Amino acid sequence: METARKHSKKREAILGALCAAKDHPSAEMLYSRLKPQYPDLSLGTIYRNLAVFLGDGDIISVGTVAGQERYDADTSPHAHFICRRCGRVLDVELPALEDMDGAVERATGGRVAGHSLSFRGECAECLAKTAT
Amino acid sequence: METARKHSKKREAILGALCAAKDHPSAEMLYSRLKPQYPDLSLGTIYRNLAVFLGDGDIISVGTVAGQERYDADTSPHAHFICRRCGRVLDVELPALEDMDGAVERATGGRVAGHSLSFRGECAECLAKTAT
DNA sequence: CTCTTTGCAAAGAGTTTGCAGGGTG
DNA sequence: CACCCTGCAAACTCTTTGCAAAGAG
Repeated sequence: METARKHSKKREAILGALCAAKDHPSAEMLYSRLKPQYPDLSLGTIYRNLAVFLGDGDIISVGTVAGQERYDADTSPHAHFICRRCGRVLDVELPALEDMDGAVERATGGRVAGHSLSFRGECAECLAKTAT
Repeated sequence: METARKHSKKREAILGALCAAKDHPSAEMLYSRLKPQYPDLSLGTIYRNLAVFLGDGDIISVGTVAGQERYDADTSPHAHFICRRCGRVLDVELPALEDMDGAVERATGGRVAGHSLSFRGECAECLAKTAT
């Protein structure tokens, strides 16, 4: 069997922090965010629990940004905007993403479990900083 | 200044191999593919040149698959299908991707340089292997 | 001849894993 | 009380970097 998951405060805290966060944090971001409240928290625990969540489909990976994997507790189909200047990851509402999985299944003959759509560029704030 | 690029056989070979490849290879895949023909080729050179190509927009990154970054010399907007079982990366033709960048720019107020759309799942071949 | 490119190997960064002890049901 | 979960630290993997030698224009 996989995981006969027991309850755990740390795990709860990690998932909670991920749900509360809107910035699609990385493992280390979660770590430094939880460390004050759980001084004996270990990075390994973060990684281990993230792997569990991923396996159970409770969270998704947004992809690797600047070498660090970023996670999202919102598993509904939605796109992301990744600012290549500040590394911020924003949610993007975009319709017409619903039927794509089915369309791709028909086109490839495979089975689609999900998709990830991300846009790269500079966010509004970073643009403002550069504007003349 | 950036790169006052000179000509280089190795570089030409790397880009050539990437253009010829249809499997969106990683740095190491390119390395083992070119090594026979260029016995004194070094992995560092692969990485260095990939970084140059990326910077110049000659290639794009498909994302990180199983811990390794994968590259594509086809910079036109198109989607990818990543098989989570065999790690294969396939091209997916999908219309209606053209105008998305503009739509996202209007929605976020940022500037979009490009996007990446990838589907995860099992490819047809892997499904066939499992089929009863 | 000058400046770019490369090989090699060491350094870095992020992530994973083993083990002994603590927590949960 | 049995099994899961955690801290700690070492191990791993992929990628980056420094330096001296080789290559291109």
